[in-house]
Amino acid sequence: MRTVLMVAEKPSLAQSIAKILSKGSCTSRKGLNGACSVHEYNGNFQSQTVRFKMTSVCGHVMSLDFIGKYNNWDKVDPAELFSKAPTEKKEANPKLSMVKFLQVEARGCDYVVLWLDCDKEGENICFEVLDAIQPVMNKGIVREQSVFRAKFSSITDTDIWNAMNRLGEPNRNEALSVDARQELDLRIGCAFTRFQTKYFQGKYGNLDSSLISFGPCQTPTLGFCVERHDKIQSFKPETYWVLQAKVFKGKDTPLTLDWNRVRVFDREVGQMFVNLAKISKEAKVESVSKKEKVKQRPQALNTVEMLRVASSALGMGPQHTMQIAERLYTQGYISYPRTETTLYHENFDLKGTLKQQINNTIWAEEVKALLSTGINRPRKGNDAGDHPPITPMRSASEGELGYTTVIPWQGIPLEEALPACECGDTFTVEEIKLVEQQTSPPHYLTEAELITLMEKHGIGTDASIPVHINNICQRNYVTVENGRRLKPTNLGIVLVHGYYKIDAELVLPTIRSAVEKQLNLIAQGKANYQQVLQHTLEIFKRKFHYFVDSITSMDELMEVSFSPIAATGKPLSRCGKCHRFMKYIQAKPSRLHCSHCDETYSLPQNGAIKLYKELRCPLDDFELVLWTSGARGKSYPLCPYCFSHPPFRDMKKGMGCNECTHPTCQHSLNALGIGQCVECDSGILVLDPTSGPKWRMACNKCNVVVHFFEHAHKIQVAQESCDACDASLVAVDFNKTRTPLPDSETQHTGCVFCDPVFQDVVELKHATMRHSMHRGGGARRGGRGRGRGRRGNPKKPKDKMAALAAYFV
DNA sequence: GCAAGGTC
Repeated sequence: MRTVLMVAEKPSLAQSIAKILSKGSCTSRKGLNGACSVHEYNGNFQSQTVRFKMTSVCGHVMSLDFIGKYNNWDKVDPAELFSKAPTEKKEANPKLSMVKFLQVEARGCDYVVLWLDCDKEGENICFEVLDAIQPVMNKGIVREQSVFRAKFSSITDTDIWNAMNRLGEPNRNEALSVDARQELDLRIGCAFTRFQTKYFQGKYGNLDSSLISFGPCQTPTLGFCVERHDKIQSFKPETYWVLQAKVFKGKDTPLTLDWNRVRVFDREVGQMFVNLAKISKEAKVESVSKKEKVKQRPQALNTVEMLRVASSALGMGPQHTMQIAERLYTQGYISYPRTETTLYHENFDLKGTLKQQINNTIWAEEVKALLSTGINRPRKGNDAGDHPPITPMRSASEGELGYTTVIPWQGIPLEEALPACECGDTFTVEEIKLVEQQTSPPHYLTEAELITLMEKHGIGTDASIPVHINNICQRNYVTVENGRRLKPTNLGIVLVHGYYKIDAELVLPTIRSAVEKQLNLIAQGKANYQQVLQHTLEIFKRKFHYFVDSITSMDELMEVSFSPIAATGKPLSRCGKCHRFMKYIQAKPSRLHCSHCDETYSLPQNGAIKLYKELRCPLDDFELVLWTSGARGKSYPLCPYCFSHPPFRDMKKGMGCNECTHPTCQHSLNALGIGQCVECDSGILVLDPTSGPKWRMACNKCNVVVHFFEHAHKIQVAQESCDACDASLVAVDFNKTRTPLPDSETQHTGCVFCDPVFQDVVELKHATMRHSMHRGGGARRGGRGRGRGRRGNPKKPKDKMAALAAYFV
């Protein structure tokens, strides 16, 4: 029997489609990656009985990146990213081993039916799937079609069966348009981001963003926020006057009347009206009209609307909202939360959905009332053909979800109760006056307004809108204020104003739609993929060069808001080249700057830096600094120069002295390393020479910290190693009065792990210990208890002279 | 370290 492999875009869809096509008779199992399931059943295909295997991917299988060496920011000129740098497709999520999973399932299959989402991304994923599986599928009869594409517009029985009965072929052009988009986004985004970041980070010390990113979606998103900021800034309040009249009838409370002219901007004119009105002592009702306020029935809920409502009514950010929605979905409270559809299918069981809520503690009464009076269907929306609108699936109590507050739906506010009055009624005028007021500026953009703007201009998709908003927050371009209003920071404002000065297209919302127009030509087969790609890249390459040449225009704005790097920070340690003090810049990314040499040296992030006893690196004469993770945490010295310029072949960027393989320096791994880490495979426990009297050694790779020899006044790592476990011996020196050693000895040299004298006085412990290291007497496991291939492990050479020879190459 | 697009 022949086998048909069918692939959907996500596991949930594979399941629903399989259920429909197998009429509920399929068997299901988990795939090897744990994320995707395979649903199998027998059925009819191309006039034969076949085995169907329905499975899915998880979105894109592959993602685009530059080949490795072009990811080095120091060695690659960003301009090369426009054409010279080759790109490659990498597995989008290596943890899912999607390619392997697809191949295992496709091996021996005769046909494939692609059930990916019916949009351009889905079409692109079709070919990612084909690239993975075609090599392992059965070679079919020549000229017989083996690749099919199912086109469906909703997940209903009719639609899915229609799609199955009218299979077509995947659309190469649509897929290519996505390939082009990916390459454009990558090359343009990375080139601008790297250039801006390096340029401004090298000049200003207090930018407070470690990454100054640029992108065709995030930058216009920021642009919207700054546009509103500019409106607020340029707003000039105007004074206006309002006529206010208070009238009353009998003993009723006085009523304030609105002026049908609303306001005047001229005081004289206003005063004239007051004078005119003051002539009358009575106010007569001339006509009575009643207005009914109507709010449109809502449409069925899609993702973007959910994000808007969550932001404005619940005060939740889009990213957070999606996380919560995801959880509610997997727990069965709501239907699939990512959908563009705002229309319930004709035969959608609204009543059934409502009945699920009949015992809900909060809205049971409303539900019952609705069920007895009948439901008005939601206002007609749009069927995007992806998933049904977001729908509650079962009732939940407050306790189940743990939420604390429910914000009541924004209803129409009750109108002020007006006293009943009829035409001809008269009121006595109590007071008429002219009130001075001022026009007020608009507010900062709310998140909900921003989402609307993005949707309107086609910036991002329902799934990526939260990511873009999150990006501009994380990059410190905007902050979220009360009421989820987005206020641009100085950095955000300067960037946008800078783009406006140099090339406004870089920040206008049209940047995305203009490119998409070109991409659509590829999708429609009206333009050649390579030509469009090269043409668009060429345009942006020119924009990039112009931007680089004009960067001083943006710099002029930066200067106003930020301080030059040389004027930032405080003197800390001496430069090894000029021997003048370098300044420590604490703002992220923290670094050292030598204004005389005009060089910046990066430092470890997250932690504190201080001078280390004015000791110097023997290699480059830079003064060492001491990095500390915090009080009682890990600390080690590092050389600011070596940290960015690894001195030895086996060292990488970002290493401190505790990883330095210098053969003789007293601060190096060679001098202070004791033995292999008790937790990780690659780390060495290194003595922290600054930790006394609560002595510690810390792993130079992971977070393990081991406390030992409390109150010893001196600890030294000896040249010799332990015969049993190969760890370096440690010489400990105690004070006469406080020594815990037998026979009041003050000194002892031995192995921390094996020496019997130390066994009784040393208690090894560390924060994240999994195995007990307490030396409760008894022999150590096989003498080399920590042994994980310790012997023969060259990480800490026994023979230091041999190591020396190895390092001087 | 970078984009934006899928989805878990």
